[in-house]
Amino acid sequence: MLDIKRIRKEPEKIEMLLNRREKISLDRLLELDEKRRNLISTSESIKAQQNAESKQIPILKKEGRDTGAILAEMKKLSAQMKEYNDEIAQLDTDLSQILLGIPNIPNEDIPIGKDEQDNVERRKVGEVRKFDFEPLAHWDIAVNSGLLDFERAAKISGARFSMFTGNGAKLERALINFMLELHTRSHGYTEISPPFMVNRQSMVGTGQLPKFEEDAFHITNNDYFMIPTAEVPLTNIYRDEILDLDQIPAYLTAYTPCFRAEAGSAGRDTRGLIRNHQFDKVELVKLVHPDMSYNELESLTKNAEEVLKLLEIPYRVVELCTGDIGFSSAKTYDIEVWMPSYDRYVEISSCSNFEDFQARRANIRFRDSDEQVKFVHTLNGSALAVGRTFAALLENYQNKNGSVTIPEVLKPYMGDLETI
RNA sequence: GGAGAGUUGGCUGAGUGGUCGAAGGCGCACGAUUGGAAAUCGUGUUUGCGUGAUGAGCGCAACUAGGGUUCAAAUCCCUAACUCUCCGCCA
Repeated sequence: MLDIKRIRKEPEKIEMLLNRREKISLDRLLELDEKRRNLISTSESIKAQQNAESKQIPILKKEGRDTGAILAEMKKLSAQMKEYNDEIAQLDTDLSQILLGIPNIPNEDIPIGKDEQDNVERRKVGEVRKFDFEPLAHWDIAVNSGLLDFERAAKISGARFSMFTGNGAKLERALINFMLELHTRSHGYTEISPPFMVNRQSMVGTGQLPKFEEDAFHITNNDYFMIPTAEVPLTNIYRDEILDLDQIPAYLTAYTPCFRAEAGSAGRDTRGLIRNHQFDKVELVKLVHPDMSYNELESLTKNAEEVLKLLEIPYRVVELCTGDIGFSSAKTYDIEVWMPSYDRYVEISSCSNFEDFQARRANIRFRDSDEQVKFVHTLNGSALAVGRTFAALLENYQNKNGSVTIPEVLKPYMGDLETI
C-alpha cells in the first residue's frame, strides 16, 4: 500500500513512476481523499461541540436544573453526526479499496520494460552440461525410475498434482532438509513451521488480496486461504506490532507446501513438476531497517543462489524490468536454473524487496533509535522451489542408463546413496 | 460438539453509564542523590486521524472486532474472533 500523504503531495511524480509498470490514474483517489478530509474536519468540530456540551449535562442535573432543552439539541447533533460518520465510513471503504489495488512503485533504478523480454541478466554461474546422449525430461526420468506417479496423483486429486514415491519422496525430503540446514546453520535464519491456512487479513497484508483472489485456494466455509507461499504466514507473524530495534533484522525461513489455483495458465507447463497446484518450497523472509533493505536483498539473493552452487546446477540471475515485476515488489531478482528439457533457464526463485509496501498493509513497524515509529522493510525469496529443484536435479544429473547421480552435498540426506 | 469464565496501556491490575486515554503497581527513559553503583526521591512514559511546515499547538478517535441502545458507553444489549476450565470426541 502506498502512503496516501505522499500521493497527496506529489501525485504527478507517483503516477509517472507507476506508469512504468501499468497505466494508473490517481484522480479518483485524490478526489475521494479530499472529500473525506473535508467531511472529517466538519464532523470533528461538531463532535468537539457535542463533547463540550455533554459535559454540562451532569453539572446541570446536579444543580437540579432542567436539561430538556439541551438534551433536545444534543439529540439533533447526534443525528447529524451519524450521517457524517456513515458517509465517512463509506469513503474509507472506497478509498482503501482503491489504495489496496494500486501496485508498489518500482525502484527508480530498475530496468524499464514491458515484459520479460526486457529483463536484464546480471550473472551466469556454472557450465551448462553437454550430453553425449539424448537427455530426457524430468517427468520421463522420474516415471521410468518410479520416483514420481502423475497418473495416480491425477486419480486421487486431479490435473496439476504430482506424487513423489519411494526414492523420489526421499529425494524431495532430502532437498528440503538440505535447504533448511543451509539457511539455519550457515545463513543465520530462524526456522519456522507456520500454519498452511491463513485468514483473509494475512492475505491482504502481503498483497495477494484483494486483487488476486482468483489465484488462491479459498476454504469457503470459514474464509481461510491455503497459503500460496510461506511468505504469507512468515511476514504476517509481526502484523500489527511495533518491534524493538533489537528485533530487526529478523531472518526467517520455513518449509511449507504452496497452493496455487493457476487460474489463467491453462495449457502452460502441463507436464512434470514445473507448474502444479501444490508444490513444496523453502522460503526466506526478512524484516529489516529501511536503510538496509537493498543490501539485504543482495545477501538474500546470494543465500538462495548458494543452494544451487552447492548442488552444482547451472543458473543465472536476472533483474526484472518494470513491466514484469510483481504487484508488491519494488525490485526483484529471479534466479533461473538450467533446464535441459526446456533448453533454457527456468525460474526457480524470486527474491524481492517490497520496501514498506507490505509493512503498510500489514502494519508492521519498529521504534528507531530516534524513538520514531516507522514501517519496516520486508523482503522474501524462494530458496528454493523444491519441485523445480527436483526437476532440475534429475535433468542435469541424469545418466545414459536412466539413473540419476546424487550430488555430493545431498548424499548425507539420502542415506549415502550414489544414484537412484 | 455441550457447559461455563474471560479479553482494559510494554506487563500487571482497578474501574458497572457522564469530569476516564483510563487509578495503583511493575518495567522503561531522564533528572536529583553518590567517588561510582544499588536503594531512594522527582519528572516523564500509547497509537492513529484531521489541521499546521513531516515542528509546536489545537481538535477527534481508540479499553479484542463489528453492530445496537442512549444526549452520553471501558461500563448496558447483540454478533463474531480469540484465550482458559470442565465434559464428549479425536491424532
